[in-house]
Amino acid sequence: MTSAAGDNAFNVTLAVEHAGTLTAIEETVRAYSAPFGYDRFVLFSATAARDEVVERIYWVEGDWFDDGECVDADTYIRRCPMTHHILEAKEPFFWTKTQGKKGEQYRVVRAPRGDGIHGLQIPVFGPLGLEGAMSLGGERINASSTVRLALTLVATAAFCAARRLLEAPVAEMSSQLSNREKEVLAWIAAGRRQADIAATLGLSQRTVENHLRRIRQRLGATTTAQAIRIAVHRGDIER
Amino acid sequence: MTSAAGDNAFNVTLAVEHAGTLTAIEETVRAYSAPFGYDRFVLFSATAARDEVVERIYWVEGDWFDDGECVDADTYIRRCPMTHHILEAKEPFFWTKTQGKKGEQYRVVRAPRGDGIHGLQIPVFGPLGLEGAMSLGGERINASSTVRLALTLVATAAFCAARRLLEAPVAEMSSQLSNREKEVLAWIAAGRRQADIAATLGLSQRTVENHLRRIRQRLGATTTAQAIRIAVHRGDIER
DNA sequence: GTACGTATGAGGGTTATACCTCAATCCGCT
DNA sequence: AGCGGATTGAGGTATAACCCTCATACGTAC
Repeated sequence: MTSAAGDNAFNVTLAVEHAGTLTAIEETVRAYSAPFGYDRFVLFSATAARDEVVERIYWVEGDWFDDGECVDADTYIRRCPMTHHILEAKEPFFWTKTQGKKGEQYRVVRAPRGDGIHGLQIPVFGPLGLEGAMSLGGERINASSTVRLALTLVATAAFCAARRLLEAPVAEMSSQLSNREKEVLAWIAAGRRQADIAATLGLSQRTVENHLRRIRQRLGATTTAQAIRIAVHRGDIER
Repeated sequence: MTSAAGDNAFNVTLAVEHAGTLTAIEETVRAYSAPFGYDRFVLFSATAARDEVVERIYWVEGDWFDDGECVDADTYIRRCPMTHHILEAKEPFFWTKTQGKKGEQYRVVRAPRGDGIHGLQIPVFGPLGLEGAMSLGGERINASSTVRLALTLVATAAFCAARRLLEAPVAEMSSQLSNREKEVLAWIAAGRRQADIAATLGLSQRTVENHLRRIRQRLGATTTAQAIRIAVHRGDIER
């Protein structure tokens, strides 16, 4: 069984990568994970730059809240506290829902057991951190390390494939900063304000503003502060 | 002569460090540099965070513009373009003023020669970059490497001593960030806005704002962007 | 007990930055 | 010639950050 999970995972992952429709992705993942007890799925794009972690839900399926009903996207977002836990996660984690004195509680666990819903949450990271996640749930799930690794492979491929299919291709922009852009960003990192940089360089403040916008786009940063951290990391500006 | 410059420099530097008044600093520096042809002086605190480099002039003396008059502080600031060059300087540099077709021009040179005023500009750097500078000028100056090094020693000590004497002591605040402060700054560096961080941490936005102010004070930063660069450099947050 | 530092919160207000979108010029390359 | 990228600039507007100052509560050390 464990050997089958590992052997087959690569084929499944490749199949997902080459899937031509979201439906094909769903079917492939569903078929692969069903033998391990997973019959609930949610796949979404995410970002750490906003408090609402979930940007877009690509796929949600199954009775997630054990109330006999398949859940819709909005309900899932509002009710599942495990989603929020992704902000602190560095790797996939199992969670379990227990019925305690204070009502239902979700906990991160190593080995989910007992009645109720359990799940595996798999964050997908990219160059700028969190990009998305997949969550798989069930009542009697195989939570072995092999299955965890296999599902991580498959889920990551599913996320990337879904994103490829569903997100409009963004016109490629070079991520390489021009010399002028580096210069402007270095001044910002030195504590200068836009107006002062403009005066120093003999530009309009609007130009400095536009350079910074361009810089953020190139680096995929939400804020200029983030852009500085990224640029330092890449060696574009000095620490 | 060169050996005398080097041997005596340390004594002079120590004397400057222990000087009890700005007058004593001036007298010591003046006496030391006169044999090398320097008879014009300006000592000032500076910052790279503003386009007006000069923050405060501690000492200005001599006929800086060769018009037979000792210059006052405001005139020096307005007329000397070499001051601005400090923003790009990483080390002390000699400059010379030439009379060209377009009027008088200042140039950075390795060996000042010819008629007119020459000088040595010595930036003083600290943990956050440029903190001040001293400029020494004359018409026939000794621009040897030994004198340059010696004067750098003395001038740096002069700047620090003058600052100690003239700037009001600021109540010492620990520069060590608290855990909460590090946490808040890490979120900023990850691209989160203050309002979002507040929601994530369960605080008021005003509290986040206050943490950031505290962070900037501790790190001696003018802007939050600068604080991020400093914190990355110090290892307080991850790159 | 007192003093200090951290954490939290805010009144009242100003400044700076950022968003969306458009545009022109110059240069290098095909 | 056309095209793309870098550089520069902006209209109109909204959002976010920041400033100065004040305050309370809690924990720790002396």
